[in-house]
Amino acid sequence: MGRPRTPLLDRRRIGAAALKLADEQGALTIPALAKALGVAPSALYHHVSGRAEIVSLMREELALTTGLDLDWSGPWEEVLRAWAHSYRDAFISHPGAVPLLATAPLTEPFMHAMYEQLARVLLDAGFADRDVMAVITSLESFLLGSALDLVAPAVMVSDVARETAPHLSAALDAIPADRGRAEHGFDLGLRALLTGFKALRDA
Amino acid sequence: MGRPRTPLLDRRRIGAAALKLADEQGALTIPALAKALGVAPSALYHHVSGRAEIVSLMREELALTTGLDLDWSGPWEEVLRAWAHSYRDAFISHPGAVPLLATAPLTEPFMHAMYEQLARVLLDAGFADRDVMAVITSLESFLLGSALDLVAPAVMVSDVARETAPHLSAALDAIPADRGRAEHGFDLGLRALLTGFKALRDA
DNA sequence: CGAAGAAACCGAATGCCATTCAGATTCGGC
DNA sequence: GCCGAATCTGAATGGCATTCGGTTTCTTCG
Repeated sequence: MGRPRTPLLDRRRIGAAALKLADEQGALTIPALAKALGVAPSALYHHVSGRAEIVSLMREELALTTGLDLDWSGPWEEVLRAWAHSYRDAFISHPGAVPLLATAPLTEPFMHAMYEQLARVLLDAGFADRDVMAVITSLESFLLGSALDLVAPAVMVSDVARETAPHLSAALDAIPADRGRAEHGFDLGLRALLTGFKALRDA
Repeated sequence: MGRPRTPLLDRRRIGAAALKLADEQGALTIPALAKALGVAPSALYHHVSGRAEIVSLMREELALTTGLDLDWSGPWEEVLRAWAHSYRDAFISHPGAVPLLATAPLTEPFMHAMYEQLARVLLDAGFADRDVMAVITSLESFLLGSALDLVAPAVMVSDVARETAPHLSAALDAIPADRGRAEHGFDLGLRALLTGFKALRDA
C-alpha cells in the first residue's frame, strides 16, 4: 500500500473503463468500476469529484473515440445526415450506456466545437439566425430519442390484441420483426426532418 | 399496528404520490414515497413488486390524468400535431419526473390504444403499411428527446468562447435567452417532421 | 543533498437506499 | 364462528456512494 511507483489511474482511463463497464453490464457502480480498474473504490475520488463527473468523462470518451472523421464541407443536408448517423452510431456502439448518457445531456464544453460547425454550415446554407439553434436542437432531440428507442423493448405484435387494435396489428405485420425496425424508423424520421428543414428555409 | 380498518394504499394512490414526489423533488426514493403516503416503506411491497413497477404506475398515472380529450378525427396532420402537443404538455407538467419516465420507455399495454388510433389515422391518410410504425416511432423519438431537452441545462452564450465559435455565438444571440428557446425548437421540429412525412407519403 | 509538502493509494467507517421477513391485526368466505 | 388471505409495522440485510485517516512515494525548493 501507499503511493504506487507508477500511477494506476487517470481521468482518461476512468472514463474509458466506465464506458466499457456500463456498456457490458448495463449499469455503472463505483465498486464495479474500481474492480475493473484494479483499484479500491476510494481511489477514484482522487481523480473525479463523484459519480456525475464519471458520467461526464464517459460522454467525453465517447466523443473522442467516435466521429472524429466527419467532413464538414459539402451540402448542408449531407453534413447534417452524416453528423446524425455518426451521432447515432456512437450510441449503437454502446447500447448499455445509453440510459446513462441520454439523461444528463450534452452541454459539456467539448461539444461546443461541434455546435459551432453545425451553426456555420446552417448559416452558410441560408438559414435565419433565429432558426439555427432550433434546427440543431430539434435534430438532436430526435437523435437522443432514437437512441433511447434503440434500447427500449419494442412493441410486439404478440402483445397486441388483434381484434381491439386491427390497424396497429396491420402496421406491425408490415415491418421486419426484430432488426431493421429501429433502423427504418430512424432513416425515415431523419429524411423527414431534413425535408422539413429545407421547406422551412425556403419559406 | 396490524391491518388497518380501511386500506391506506392502492396502486392508483401510489402512482399519483410517486409522480408528485418525483416532480417536486426531482428524485424518487421508497422511504420518501412511503413518508408522503403516511406508511412504512415495506407496506408498498404488498401492492407493487418493486421500484420499477412504481415507475410504471407513474407513467400510467400520467397517461390517465392528461390528454384524455384528444380528438382523433380530422386531418392527419392536425391529429398528429395535437397528439404531440398533449404528449409534450404532459411532460412539461412534470419536469422533475422526466428523467425517470423517459429512460424506461412506453411499452406498457395501456399505450396500445393510443398507438391504434395513430395507426388508424395514418393508414386512412394513405401512408403505406410498412411506414406507419416508422412514422409513429420517429415522432415519438422526437417527443422523448424534446422532453429530455426540456429539463436539460441549455447551452449558454456566456459559456461559449466568442472568438473560437463565432457562428454559434451569432445563433445563440438571435434567440430569447431562457424561455421560448425549447418552445421554438419544438414547434419548428414538429412542423419539419410533419412536412417531411407528407412529402414521404406523396412520393 | 535533504526535508517538507503534495499526490496516489488502501481500509475502515458512515449513512442512505431497496428489498425481505416475521409478527400483529383485521377482513371475507364457508 | 373459524381459517386463510390481506394489510400494515419494525427490524433486519446487503449494496452503494462518499469521506477520512494512514501509508508510501514523488517533487520541489532551499
